Amino acid sequence: MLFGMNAYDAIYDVVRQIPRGSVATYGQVAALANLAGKARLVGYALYRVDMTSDVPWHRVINAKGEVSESPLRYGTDYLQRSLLEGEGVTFSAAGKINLRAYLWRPSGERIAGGWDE
DNA sequence: TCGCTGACCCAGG
DNA sequence: CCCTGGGCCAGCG
Repeated sequence: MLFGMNAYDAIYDVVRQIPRGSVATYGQVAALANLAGKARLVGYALYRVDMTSDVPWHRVINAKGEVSESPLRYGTDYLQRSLLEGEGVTFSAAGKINLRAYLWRPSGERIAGGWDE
């Protein structure tokens, strides 16, 4: 099922399943895309994603519960936080997200009939 | 084909 | 909490 897709497509496919108001970590996305241990690849894939696409790239954060910032992204780190807050995700004064409250917990399997919204 | 470059993660000290 | 080292791989000159 759905083999033959390259690593990036698999990654985008997983990211599209993260529901509104939840976040997933790079490592988690990697594992769900059958790329366990290759979290870094997820970062590379999201670096290239077109922000106007249907991929909710802003719902992917690092394992520390923070929005990963990069000098190369200029204002988009703020945009990411802004989008998340718009979905109800809150940040601590230190700029961290409580993963115990917002981390996406896929119910064992792949979504079977549409995502959120 | 080679080399550089990235939104990472985890175990140790 | 900070820093270090090792593992990871695809796109673009």
